[in-house]
Amino acid sequence: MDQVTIKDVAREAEVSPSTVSRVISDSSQISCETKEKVRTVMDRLGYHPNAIARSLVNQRCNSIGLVMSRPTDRALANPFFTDMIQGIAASTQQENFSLMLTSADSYESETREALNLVKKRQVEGLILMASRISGDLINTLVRENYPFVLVGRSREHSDIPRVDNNNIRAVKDAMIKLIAKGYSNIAFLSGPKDFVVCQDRLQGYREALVEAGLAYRPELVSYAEFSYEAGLKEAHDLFIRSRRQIDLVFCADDLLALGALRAVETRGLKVPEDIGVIGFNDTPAASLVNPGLTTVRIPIKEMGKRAAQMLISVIEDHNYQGEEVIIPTEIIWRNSVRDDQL
Amino acid sequence: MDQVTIKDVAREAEVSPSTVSRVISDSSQISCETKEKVRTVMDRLGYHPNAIARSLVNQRCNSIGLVMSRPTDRALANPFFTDMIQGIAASTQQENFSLMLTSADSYESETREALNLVKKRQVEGLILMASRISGDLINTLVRENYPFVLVGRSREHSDIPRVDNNNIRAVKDAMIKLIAKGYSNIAFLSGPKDFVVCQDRLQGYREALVEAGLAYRPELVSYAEFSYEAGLKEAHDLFIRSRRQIDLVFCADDLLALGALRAVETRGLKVPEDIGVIGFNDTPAASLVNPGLTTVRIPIKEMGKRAAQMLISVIEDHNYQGEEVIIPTEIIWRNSVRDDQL
DNA sequence: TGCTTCTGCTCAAACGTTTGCATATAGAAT
DNA sequence: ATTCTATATGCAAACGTTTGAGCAGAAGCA
Repeated sequence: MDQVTIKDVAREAEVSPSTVSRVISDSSQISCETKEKVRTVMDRLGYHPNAIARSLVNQRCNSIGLVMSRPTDRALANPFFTDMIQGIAASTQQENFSLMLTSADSYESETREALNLVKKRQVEGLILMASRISGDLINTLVRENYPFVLVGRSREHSDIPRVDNNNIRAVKDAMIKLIAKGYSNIAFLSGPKDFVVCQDRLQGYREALVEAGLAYRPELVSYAEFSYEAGLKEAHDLFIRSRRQIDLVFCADDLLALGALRAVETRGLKVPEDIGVIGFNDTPAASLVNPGLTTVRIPIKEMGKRAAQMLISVIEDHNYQGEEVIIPTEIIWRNSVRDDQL
Repeated sequence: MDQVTIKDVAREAEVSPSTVSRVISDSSQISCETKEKVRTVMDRLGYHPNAIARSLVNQRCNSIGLVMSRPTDRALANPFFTDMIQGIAASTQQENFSLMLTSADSYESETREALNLVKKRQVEGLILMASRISGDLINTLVRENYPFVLVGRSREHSDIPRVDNNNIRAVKDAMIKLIAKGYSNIAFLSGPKDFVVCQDRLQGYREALVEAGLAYRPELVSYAEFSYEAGLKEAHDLFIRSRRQIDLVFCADDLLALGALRAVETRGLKVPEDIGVIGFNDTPAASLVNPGLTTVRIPIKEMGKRAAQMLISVIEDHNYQGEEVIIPTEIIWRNSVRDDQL
């Protein structure tokens, strides 16, 4: 339990602490015999260099921070977060960095916690989930020159290091394929209006419509929280508002889509024969329901990996400012949309 | 970006660094005027005490570590982990501790990473997911007196600080209620044999059988990985092996139960009319499927909170050794078992 | 032999805090 | 006036490392 220090090793090996330090860093200034002697002593005493002392002199703590705000993680579907963390952890591990996690229960405290972390020098940089990050945080980080990378996109800022998928493109591409399958009365079930991802996905929907020469009908668009219940309710509303002239519901999230699926079912209609449903994210549940939910998969873990890598590069390479990385998405065709060319 | 140090503040406020330090800790030795003067300067310069320097002199880093091994998180259902982390983060936040996360892709590296973390003094203690933790890790931690708490139970060790639910009891209680509902040919679909949780749940199953005067029939017990697909396959096997003389499948995990649900369905049978299914964990998907899955809910987030609290107490209070906390479970009745007293 | 160069090590300062002890000032008690 | 106590502050060491500069001793070369 009591810490073995470099001095203990030095005394025991009959060398100076500096020599031990140079043995640790495998410096060429030290002879092989000395190295061996010192290493033996280190093993015998069970010496582990104190990370904190190291950080202090190196002015480098080799760790990055991830702030998860309670509002965000309630909003985002659960699996998103796990995958994200796993990706980030994989990269940090590989690069010999540590990952610090803080939670916050409001947006203000999120900002406070995040700034605190970097200002106290407890982490060297931050990964921010951009879904609804306050512009202020980003402004401050930019102004004071703290390394950070966004996962997602900030409405107010461009030219910020980030990794993201192209939500506009993803929805637009999917829409075009669906239209080619014969769908023409397509509703859009969006998440909360103030999420950038939702705005982008909606825009992809609109762009596809104009490209296909179809009319954009505002009454076919609905907004809801990212939840099963909200999806259920809004889908019903949509059916009523549109007087059933819908043949497909494009949902901005799988949870919404799962709700929509159920809504269709409770109205005595069949998916995909009567109405198609498509989601976003490829939640585990998407493959468990019947019919299987067709959805746009985004490689979340991969995004986490890339984000952490980029952040670490920005930290270590002073000439590298970070970049914008767009990760491709993939449509997972299951049985909630018609497969045939009607 | 450049760090403002205590010396900068001292110079600017025309006092010594020690005075500034005492202002930070709000020492009664410092006069009110001085305090005010110093605080003004701190604000003006945007001073934040360097956490690392503090840690070094205090010999306290105020952070705890959580090791998530890839094998464990693949095995455990995803939501489990998110909830756990959230609970832990909530407590650490509240107690002004930081949470360090490491991942590992094998059990050996998990042990290595965990030990490294405490030996480098990067964290003051560890939270271990006990599902399959190596006995060696625990032995070492005990021997070298590093604070830690288990979530779950270790087969080889008793009298170790931990928070857990009573899996034996939970299954036994559920079984007794199910038997009272008229079920008598109950199969048990377990997770991997070497998980303590699985052994415990199976034991609960057996104890309930003997208590009810029912025979334990080994051919009604099956083992599978914690996955939907495995559940599907093993449930089918179970039906074949038992020549359909089953009226209920008790699953050690919701994913297995979801598979079993589907297996029943593809055999043209109805849940719960022909065969009942019950799961464990109350995964989000459990409420989304049709029929809704009856399951045993364990308050995972709560367990995380308690574990972190206990660990911090052990760290801060040298007289407190930790204890065994058992969190009660709850059966969530949905529609995958018959409700009537047949 | 005397000078330079190289090798292998040690010394001491530095990183940014905290804290026990010393000290200066002021007012009170003698 | 002198001593005492209380109050407010400063000094310097310590925490466990790293690292530039310095310094012996050996080897190389004239």
